[in-house]
Amino acid sequence: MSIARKTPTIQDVARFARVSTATVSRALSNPERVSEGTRERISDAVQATGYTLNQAGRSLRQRTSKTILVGLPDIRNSFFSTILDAIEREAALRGYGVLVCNRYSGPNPARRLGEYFLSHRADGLLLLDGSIDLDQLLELTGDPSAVPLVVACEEIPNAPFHTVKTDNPRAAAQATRHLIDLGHTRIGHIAGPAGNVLRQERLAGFMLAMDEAGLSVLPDWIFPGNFMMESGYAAALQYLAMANRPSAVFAANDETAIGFLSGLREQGLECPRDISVVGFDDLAVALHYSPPLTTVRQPREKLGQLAAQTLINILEGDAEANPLRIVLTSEMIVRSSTARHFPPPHS
Amino acid sequence: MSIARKTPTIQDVARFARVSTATVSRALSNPERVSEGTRERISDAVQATGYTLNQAGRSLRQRTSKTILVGLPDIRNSFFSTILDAIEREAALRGYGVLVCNRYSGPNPARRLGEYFLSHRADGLLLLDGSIDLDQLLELTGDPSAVPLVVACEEIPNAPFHTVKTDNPRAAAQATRHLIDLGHTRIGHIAGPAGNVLRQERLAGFMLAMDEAGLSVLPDWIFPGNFMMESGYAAALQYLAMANRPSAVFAANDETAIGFLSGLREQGLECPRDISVVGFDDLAVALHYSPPLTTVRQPREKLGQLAAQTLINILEGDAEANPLRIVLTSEMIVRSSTARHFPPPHS
DNA sequence: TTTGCCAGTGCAATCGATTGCATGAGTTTC
DNA sequence: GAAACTCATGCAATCGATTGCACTGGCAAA
Repeated sequence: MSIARKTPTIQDVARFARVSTATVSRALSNPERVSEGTRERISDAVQATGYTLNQAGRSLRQRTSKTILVGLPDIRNSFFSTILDAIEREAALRGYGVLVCNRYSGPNPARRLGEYFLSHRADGLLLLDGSIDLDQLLELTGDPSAVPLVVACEEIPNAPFHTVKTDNPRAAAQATRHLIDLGHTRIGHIAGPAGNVLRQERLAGFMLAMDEAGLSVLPDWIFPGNFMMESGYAAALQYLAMANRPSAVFAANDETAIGFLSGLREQGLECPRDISVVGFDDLAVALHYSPPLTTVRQPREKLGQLAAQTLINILEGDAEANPLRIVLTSEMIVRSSTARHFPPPHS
Repeated sequence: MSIARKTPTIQDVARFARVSTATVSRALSNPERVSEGTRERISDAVQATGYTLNQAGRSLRQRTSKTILVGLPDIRNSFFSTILDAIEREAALRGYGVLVCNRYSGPNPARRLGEYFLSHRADGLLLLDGSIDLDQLLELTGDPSAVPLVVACEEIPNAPFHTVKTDNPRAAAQATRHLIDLGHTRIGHIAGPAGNVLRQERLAGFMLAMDEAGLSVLPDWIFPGNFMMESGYAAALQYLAMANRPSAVFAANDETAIGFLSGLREQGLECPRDISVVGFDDLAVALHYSPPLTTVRQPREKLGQLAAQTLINILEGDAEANPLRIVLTSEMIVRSSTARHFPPPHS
């Protein structure tokens, strides 16, 4: 009572309740296999001793750690951290711990992820990053189906993994159409980082909508970007130097849009008077930016929750019960960074 | 080679190298205790079998999980997620995994944190939240010194825990003085959430600076807030309804400042023409907000890194080698949300 | 009555790695 | 040349929980 010399074990409980450890174990994990009387004695003994399970012992025997690993490209981005929040909440509900592994640590990210499995620290992997080097990961873990893996938000092309994401091409097209409907005909796009699936999908949606409207896109209206504010800012400089500027820009995400707007503002351009801008994600700050950002809201909480559910379902055996691909739909949020375009008097 | 039926264990390595498991274990963790020849044979055997440590086995025997638990008040806030990033990086460097526990999950957050220890899933706790119910935590874990604990950013008052934080009162006073130096005499403050240490410290710094300058603060110039954008927005409404408005406001953090500015802008007030605003934290978005935010930069990466180092040092035995309190200094970042105040022609 | 079944429980092996103690061979010291 | 010591290694117990198998007693079916 005074000094807890060591934490009580299942042996202590067994001794107290005058049963074997086997019975205690069963009483705790399969109560119906134990008679009412002993069950109560054991439950009292647990109370009295203050017993808690030692997860290491269980893990060793059951070859299961009750832990999932979340691999992120950049946890500092609030887009990801909101999803992580949802994942953590869902995992906690189902009794799982969440280990995080942020990609920017260490020379070989795939190796770091793989080691968590090989060392039996995590049972499954939830990847929020499609750009991981899959070969390296598989080399470590062998057979792809040997690693319970769910990819969320992004996607690993041509790989048979469970995936939870939103319909990016459709949403991008919708965002673009919003600008077209406002009368814009010269529309640019700040793209995502090269090699990223989302870059392709959002760019494709943009091009499709433009094409369907019979509008053409000049090559230098596609600005390079990497989803970070700085790249939006750089795009602004590029934009300002152009002779033949678009009247609207669809940015691949909110951060880029914000960087872009800040660059424009620095040079005296005003949104939406001089240019309309659409973002993507609906970060918390989008509502409070000035001007409040027109954007596409991804159901981030739902995304994280479904991804965690899928992974845990797989871990608990209903692998085939889960759809291989879950695609959620996004929602267009119109605020004040976009406005009707009136063509200049004479053109 | 074809199908990895199960992961190789230390037994497999021992068999392959024709030594005992004891020798393998020693060769891997205390190479100098094994002769050169066997060391090489074992190293070859590890290669050949593809052995990796089973952490559960080691944890059980050593009573150590090589994992730290990070308790956060809200991971979605990029202030915290940046710190988490730094923590994760440092932990990875020292061979530790990082479990996250976001406070908003579950009815009893202290209990959830405590259970990670009792179940031996984590060796130490890094708390980014001073408002945790310490009694509940201690009730679970017994003696305070029994839980290796480091508190970062915030602080648990009157408790003898290792703490890593910044000098909030000083920085708040500095921010306030910046406004005073610009000629403002009527200055308001949007406070942090009730019960939070940071609220007290930043408020105290603000009051001190005002006092030192011989300026008084009307009661309704202290707006309630909770560090979130919405509370800043609400403060703006309150501000706009006032007859006798301050000409400058020091917000307890950047998010509040942003919410406040967005509320003002909605009603046509312009910053810094009509009002000067200072934030706190220097989030990434502060630089790209419009106007770019004058704020106080906390060394977040350093904070996270030092907190992780301190905790791991404690775990590895040099508890007393670490200073109990580490206080880092913040830096004033002047941008465009603050401007010189010219008193109205007749007052 | 006998046989068979079932529910409830215990025994003991097991998961994989670590480590105190013992052993044996070789080396140093007086 | 004997005692003392060092070095490299092996043996076997140990960490805590789970689980296949075996046992017991009671009850139902034959």
